[in-house]
Amino acid sequence: MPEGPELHLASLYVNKMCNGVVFTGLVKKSEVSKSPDVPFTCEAYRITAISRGKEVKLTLTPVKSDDVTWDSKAGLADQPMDIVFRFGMSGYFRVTSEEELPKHSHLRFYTKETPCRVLSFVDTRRFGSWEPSGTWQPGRGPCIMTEYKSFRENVTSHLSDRAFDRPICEVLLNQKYFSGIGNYLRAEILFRLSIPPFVPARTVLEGLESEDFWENEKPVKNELTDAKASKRAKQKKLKGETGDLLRLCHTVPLEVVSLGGKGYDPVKEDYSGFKAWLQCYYVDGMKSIRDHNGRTMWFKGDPGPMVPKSIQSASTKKKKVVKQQTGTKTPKKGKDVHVKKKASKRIKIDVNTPQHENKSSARRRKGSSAQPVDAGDILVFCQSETNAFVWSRNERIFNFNCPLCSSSETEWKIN
DNA sequence: CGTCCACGTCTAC
DNA sequence: TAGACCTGGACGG
Repeated sequence: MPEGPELHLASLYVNKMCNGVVFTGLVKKSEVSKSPDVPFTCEAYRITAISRGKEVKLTLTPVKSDDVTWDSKAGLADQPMDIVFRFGMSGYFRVTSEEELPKHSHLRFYTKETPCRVLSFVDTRRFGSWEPSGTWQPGRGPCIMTEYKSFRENVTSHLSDRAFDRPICEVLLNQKYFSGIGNYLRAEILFRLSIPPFVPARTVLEGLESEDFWENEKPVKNELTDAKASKRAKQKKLKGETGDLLRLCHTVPLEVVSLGGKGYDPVKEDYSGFKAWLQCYYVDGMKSIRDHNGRTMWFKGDPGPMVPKSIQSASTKKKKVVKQQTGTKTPKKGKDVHVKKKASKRIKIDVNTPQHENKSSARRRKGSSAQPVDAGDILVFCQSETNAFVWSRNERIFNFNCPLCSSSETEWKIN
């Protein structure tokens, strides 16, 4: 599941499934989990979710009881509790019947229905975690998707930080500045702009302004000054209308959200839409190298000057670092987890074709048939704060405020 | 069967 | 900056 878009999709899923549902009793943890118990027991409570970067916060809110005093004496919750989740490599939420609990369901919330249903936090590898009465983890920066403006300012105002001495591909995984970016997103984002992954981050970022000139294509209230307008025109000319690196850190993840489904999840059927969306990560013909932390960086073309030299490196295992410097790379064997069995045939074709041509067009075709989050759901941007959410048509779409900045419906734009 | 790989942190030398 | 923390799918022998 787990980069920013998957966490955001998870929060949308919880809100959709739990809308109007009353939960009851204990919050149950699996035997094997090492995360803390959740000391929350309540006769009747509701669950809502919100995401920020690579965290999801569930809020358990007791439904008004007739006798609050009795409740608290009985050890039942009368106040809301937040639980903050991190998903590790494999976390997600799922609602099922009690009989169909997913394998590796590690935290469970029971509805008050008969028969009851269960909201599970499922996490195969158990790298995920939760914190009862938790807060957003300090040190993680503003969310690339839901707090774009402050994300952008946080980066542009801290470029002197030594963190930016590193190659851009490694800095993109630093959650202090790029809260929500993960391994596939860094590849996709740098690929779109043809930025070599191992270029010093500061070099890439220092030209960028705290203000985003791509925002508000047709500014309504704030007229651009002449100077700004010409700067913007110049930049757009350079980057071909797509926006700069920081803007793509916002818009590329939002593309994944708008694809719907579950995002990155090779096991599920709805993975095909996501796979078709990928242009670089794990794509046949692309190159890959282990970065200084042992994470596989997928890219095309020049790796850049800060490419790890020490052939060995990083990872737990001592594997070769440079897998293919010679152009079109065929993802190795076990590597091609995603393509499943047709891999070998496809590899041959791709290697011998001017690659990108075919791939991306094939991709786009498939991508266009990607599922929406839910039929009728709409990706909505808040113009005043540049927040973005997917909103369900079933939820009074034309009558709401931005959860983060409270701008009214008139300031929203439907994408 | 064994090896390698995976969407991410953490923490101990 | 190595490991540690985990499970399981793909692939090679």
